Amino acid sequence: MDYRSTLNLPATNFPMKANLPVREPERLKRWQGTSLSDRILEKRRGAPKWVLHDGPPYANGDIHLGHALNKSLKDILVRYKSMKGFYVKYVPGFDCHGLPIEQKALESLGAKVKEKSPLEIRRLCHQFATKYIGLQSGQFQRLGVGGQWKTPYLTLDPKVEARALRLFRDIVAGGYVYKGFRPVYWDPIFQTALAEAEIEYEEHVSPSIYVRFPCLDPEKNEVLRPHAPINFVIWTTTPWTLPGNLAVCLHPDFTYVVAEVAGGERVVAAEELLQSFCTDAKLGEPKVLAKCKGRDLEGLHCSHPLLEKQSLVILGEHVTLEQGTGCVHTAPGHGAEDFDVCKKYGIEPFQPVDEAGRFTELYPPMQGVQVWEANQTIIGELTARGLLAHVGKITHQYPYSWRSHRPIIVRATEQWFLALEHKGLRQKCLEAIQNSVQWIPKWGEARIYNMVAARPDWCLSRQRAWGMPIPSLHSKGAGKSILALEVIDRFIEYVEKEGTDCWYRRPLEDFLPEGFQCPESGGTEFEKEYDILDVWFDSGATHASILEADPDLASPADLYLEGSDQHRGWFHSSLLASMAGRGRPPYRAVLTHGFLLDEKGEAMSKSKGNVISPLDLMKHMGADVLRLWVASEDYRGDIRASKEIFERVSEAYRRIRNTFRFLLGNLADFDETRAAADGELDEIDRWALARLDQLVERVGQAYEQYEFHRVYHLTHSFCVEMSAAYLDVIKDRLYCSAPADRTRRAAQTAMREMLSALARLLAPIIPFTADEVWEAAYGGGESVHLADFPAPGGRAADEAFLQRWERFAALREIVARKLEEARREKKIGASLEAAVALRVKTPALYEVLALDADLLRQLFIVSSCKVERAPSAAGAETLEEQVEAEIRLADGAKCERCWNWTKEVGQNAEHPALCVRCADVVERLNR
RNA sequence: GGGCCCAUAGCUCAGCCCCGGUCAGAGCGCGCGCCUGAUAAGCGCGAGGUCGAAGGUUCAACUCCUUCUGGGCCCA
Repeated sequence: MDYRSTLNLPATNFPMKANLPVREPERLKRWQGTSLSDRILEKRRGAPKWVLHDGPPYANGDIHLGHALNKSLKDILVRYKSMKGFYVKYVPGFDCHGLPIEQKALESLGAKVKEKSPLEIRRLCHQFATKYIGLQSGQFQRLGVGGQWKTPYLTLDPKVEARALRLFRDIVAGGYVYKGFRPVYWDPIFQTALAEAEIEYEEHVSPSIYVRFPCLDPEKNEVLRPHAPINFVIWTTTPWTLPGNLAVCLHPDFTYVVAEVAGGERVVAAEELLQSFCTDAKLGEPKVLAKCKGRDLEGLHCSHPLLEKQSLVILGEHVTLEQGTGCVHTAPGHGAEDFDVCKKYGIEPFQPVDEAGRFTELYPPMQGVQVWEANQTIIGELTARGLLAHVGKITHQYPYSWRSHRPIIVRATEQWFLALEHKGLRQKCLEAIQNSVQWIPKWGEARIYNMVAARPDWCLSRQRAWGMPIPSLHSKGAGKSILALEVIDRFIEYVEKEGTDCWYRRPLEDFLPEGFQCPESGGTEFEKEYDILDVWFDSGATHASILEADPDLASPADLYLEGSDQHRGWFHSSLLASMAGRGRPPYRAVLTHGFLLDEKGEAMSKSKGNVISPLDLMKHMGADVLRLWVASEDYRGDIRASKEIFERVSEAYRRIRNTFRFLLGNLADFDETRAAADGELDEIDRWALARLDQLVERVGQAYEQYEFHRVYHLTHSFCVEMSAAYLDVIKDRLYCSAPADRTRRAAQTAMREMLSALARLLAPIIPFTADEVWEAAYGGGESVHLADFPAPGGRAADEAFLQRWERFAALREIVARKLEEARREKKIGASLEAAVALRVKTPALYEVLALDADLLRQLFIVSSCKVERAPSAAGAETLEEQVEAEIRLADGAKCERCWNWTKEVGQNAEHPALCVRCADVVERLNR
């Protein structure tokens, strides 16, 4: 007779094969259709707010794996905090203005660019941004990221622009904004100033030249006088900046020497660099004639190498002994440090290069020539004048524009700046960094602190079309730019209604209050200026434009969460804007993650061809596997991604999924009304629940500490442990008992708790699968994402109980090894064919174990287990030394139903192939 | 070149930080085997690490210090 049908085998529709690429989008549609995100919010209305402010990604293409990582981490937290009972409204944002989009728009225009007005270009940019916002929004939602996707925040939204501009107005009102002539990074292709964040360094071959600066007045200096004539020698890799030279800078504390080199020439150079410089410049073996400190040479004059000017010998702490001669060519129009040091000497910058990188009439010999092309000519000119000591080539890192991918130049221009020293802003920022913000990991503090401490004033203006105009006016009377609060206010009024296009569209008069006069000259003739704000201001202002504007949000936010590059980027700009405009930081805590690396630990880049697309991953493995990977990695350091890693994560996913499936299958005929009371649970059920309680406790802590990789390892290991130790052991009860048998219901009760807790513990990480499980377990009612996060404590066990079970686990290993031995000797196959004898060599231990013989039999999944006394072994300490396991073939016969071996088989005449228990169950089923 | 960070089995992580001292642990993968009532599953056993390298402190270092190497982010 076939007794299989009398068994309670698992039954579930929950498929083993996840088929996530197909099933996730279906579930997503249902979530969207039923406004799940809104319902989650509704459920927590009135609860304490928890605000995670989304750093807006730049909307200019498909999302990449870094986006997926960042948004997954945010979503995990948002879901976790919601389940913990907080009111968490997640408003995703998009950064819409800026050069990358403008560039794309211009590319599409081709040669017609020149015919287009700023308004037309802006309209195109708007279209591009809108297109990519839609694209990215869909991709993020596909990832399972919940939130206000119907109403994301856009930095191009007129309301958002108006609020950002109001913050700008407050900063202007605070007196922080000034117009200055300063060297800035300049992209000659796009003809705009660049922020530090818009620069990347690339390998670049530059000329490496040594140039003589003949000293004009050596007789004024005691050290030089006896050795005249003397040349200061400078080293530079940018010959084109030589027309802008106004000084030669020495370090006050370095030792400089007068040395005689090849041809009897006498030069000045830093002592430490003399040898290397003479070797490099092929000047032979130098002979030192005199020595002095840099400060002794201050104030001497050299002749300018190219113009009828003089170059002053000055001192600066920034001079180093790394390369060159220790005498630094200084062109205040072409370098920030040069500018600063010259300022101390009252030297005004000389800047003969126009916005396209061509020389102007200020350097007539090369007017109209591109600086890069000018290099060679200048070298020729120097040679002709006998000033070139040596020319070579050098390959080094040189700043490139992140958009034009061409080398940039540094040129002094008129720009709007945010003054870091005004009202002690820098100091206030530094104090806020140390005292008011929690940095996670903690080293982020030192990182951003050093950056803020060292950064120059923030260059706020750009000469572009796609951004928020700075409503400054050129006052004809004063002959300069003015930024008037009244004008800004008027501008904002229009922006609110019409967007920032109004600056281009409306006549100047619209922005001028009645009787407006230039505060400097009293004049009334103005022209609009068309610089725009650095996009970093747009995003740096979102604490005001977004958080302050929505009563469901708040500023400061509880958390900003971005990659560690944002210490220089968004965290930085947000901090400065908020400190200047509001006097407080925009966030309470800042969490950073590392960067993606490939399997070799190298950065991912298109050029290396090692990029992995999140869209491909979702298409082939599903969002949950991708998210499980995110959770599995300790994101505080670098994050690895490779084929093998995703294969490993997929394995883990399958293990978790199968555990859910097994639980569901065995709970098919169970509901809460059939749950066993605590007193009815077997000891092993209580053990399993105690382990579950531990898991809940530890996972909760891990979430609280943002250590999602611990959540992953903890839950995955729990599934593994339970599969092997608990779920395997209780199969006999589950399958073979009568369906309503109390011990079976007890096991199901434990499994139900396990299922419920596990699904909720994992819901933030694998939202699709957890929800699928929840639906399979409880029907199509509430989503798991509306449930509360499990709380520990309900089934906590005392130490003695846990220790008792640790010993059982150790015994299980001992027995398992012996069973394996018996298997190898072909004595047994399945463990139920075995009978175990535990020979215990310690009387005390024997007394304890003897009482648990039947429990051990179950744990070992064998047909019988005897605990016997053995001659005591001296000095036996480990369990292994105290207990010896013997394996024999079990007595009796195999029950055809439960496969246990017992002498009872055959006692029931009706069911001669069954053991007593099974015969009994079958008879009752038949009744 | 500067600031900050990372470096433990093939892979992902524990342990290390603020208290140095059991044969450095887990899971996955891998090898071998069992089961065929979780079956494109489940169970068991096993093999994998001179804890990036070199010095130093110490009776004793994966754990503390220094230097170096490789890698990352941000700058120059």
